[in-house]
Amino acid sequence: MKTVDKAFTVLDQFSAERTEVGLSELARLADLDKAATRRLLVALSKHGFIEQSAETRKYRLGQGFLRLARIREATVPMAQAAQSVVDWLVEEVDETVHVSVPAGAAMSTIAFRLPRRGNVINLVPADALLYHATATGYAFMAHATQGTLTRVLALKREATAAGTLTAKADVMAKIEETRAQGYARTRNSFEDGVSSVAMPFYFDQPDPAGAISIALPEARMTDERCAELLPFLREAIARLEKALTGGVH
Amino acid sequence: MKTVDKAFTVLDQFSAERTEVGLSELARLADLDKAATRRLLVALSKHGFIEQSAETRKYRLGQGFLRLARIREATVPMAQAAQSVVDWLVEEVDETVHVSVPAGAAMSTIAFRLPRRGNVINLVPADALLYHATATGYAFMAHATQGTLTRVLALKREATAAGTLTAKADVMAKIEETRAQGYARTRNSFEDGVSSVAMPFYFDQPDPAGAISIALPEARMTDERCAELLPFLREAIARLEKALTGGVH
DNA sequence: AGCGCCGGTTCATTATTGACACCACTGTTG
DNA sequence: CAACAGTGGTGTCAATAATGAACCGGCGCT
Repeated sequence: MKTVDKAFTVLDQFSAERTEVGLSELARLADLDKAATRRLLVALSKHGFIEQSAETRKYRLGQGFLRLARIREATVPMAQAAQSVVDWLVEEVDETVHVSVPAGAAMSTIAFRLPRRGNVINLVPADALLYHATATGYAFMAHATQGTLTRVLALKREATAAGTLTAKADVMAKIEETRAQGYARTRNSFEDGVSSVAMPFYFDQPDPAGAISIALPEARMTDERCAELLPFLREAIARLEKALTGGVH
Repeated sequence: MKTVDKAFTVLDQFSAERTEVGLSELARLADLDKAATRRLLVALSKHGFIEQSAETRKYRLGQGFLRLARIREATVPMAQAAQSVVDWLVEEVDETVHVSVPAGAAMSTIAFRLPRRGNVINLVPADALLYHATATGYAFMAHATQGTLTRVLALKREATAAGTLTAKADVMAKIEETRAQGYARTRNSFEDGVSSVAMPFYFDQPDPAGAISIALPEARMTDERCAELLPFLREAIARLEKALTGGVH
């Protein structure tokens, strides 16, 4: 199904930072022929998944995704369940919490909340979280099936902060460490000054469905603090998995 | 791009009422070969837009749509803008209000709210609203471009209540009436006992982007009441269009 | 005028696809 | 028990659909 792959390659070029793209640029980004790209865009727009701006002639994602997203959420109310668990966990640990799920070439946040205090970690939802640069990513990779892990490790890795691991051997070692201790912990990996702990949660698949992460300023993240956070993280995982399996069927 | 059409034909079989479907049934619903259906499902699942239940082997929509829906909403915050206009309009008219947009074979609700009073019209969001059975649908059709209208009129029309129009001539007459008076008004069309008035709103396209509708029990819908509602509906349209064009760029 | 880029289109070439038979398995029926 | 009607899933190959280099006409810049 090469055509379907190409259609999604085109759709994958859109992001919260690049919401509207012209034909030539889109073809370049997706590494496709311009004619093929246009054919795909026309086909997608016929179904409401792509719109073309009347004034700039650029293309953007269409309304159709809202509808399918609502149906998906009616099927598995993951965003909803995740948000309620996040709300609980933020109260308990008084730090920023987010839940992210694998989404193609990166992970994407489906729920988050900041604590009511001054010095906190902020994050932009709908931003892509790189597997090799986030605790969430390591939590996922460490428990993913072989095939999934291979696919993820084949992706390009760039450094986003001083502590980002990019060499495959380093990433593998970090995955091993994560697997051994049962949780992922990163420092200055996604962004300087940010520390995170994360654990994966499961739903109906051999791969983790995603991960819950607590993010805090590096200065506050001692071994003691980490040990305090872990039981809450575990409890949050249990609550989320319960909500997901209990709520459906 | 027949392949893309087929992929979306498969995706279109999922709805809030039918969230999980098996391979054979899906092939039957989409009127595709089982082998082709499976190839499509495998391709879609590779990108996270379809998942397969581990226990029932049935297929369901995947997480991917949440991500794209978030990006879409970051591009054009229509759901958000619609909700705030709905909130305002409900306060003013004290009746159920919803905003719906065309979504393939029907319209789908992106924002709604019930008033704080006893006898009101309820509605299930993510439910499909048929073009020929709702004020929203007539508001859209009456101002749609020729091509769009032809496509919509080619769809199957079934009656859902005593007053539903199904014959093409009747529907055309209703469209003419709607166009002439500048708003759509229905009685017992979607469901017995429900009356609605609706007007279309635009964003960046020749076709209306959707419609805002006020729904109330038939008994309350007199000509006087309708005349009262219209100015508020017009104001709501203006607010929504302003939010959409003002908010972007 | 000349250049470089844009969105969009054409059509001979080539790769994907559709249809169908088929497998293994499960649950039901007489 | 055997026959049957479902299910999910696979392999084959002629028929069909996607492909992409070259090409438009237009716009903005020098």
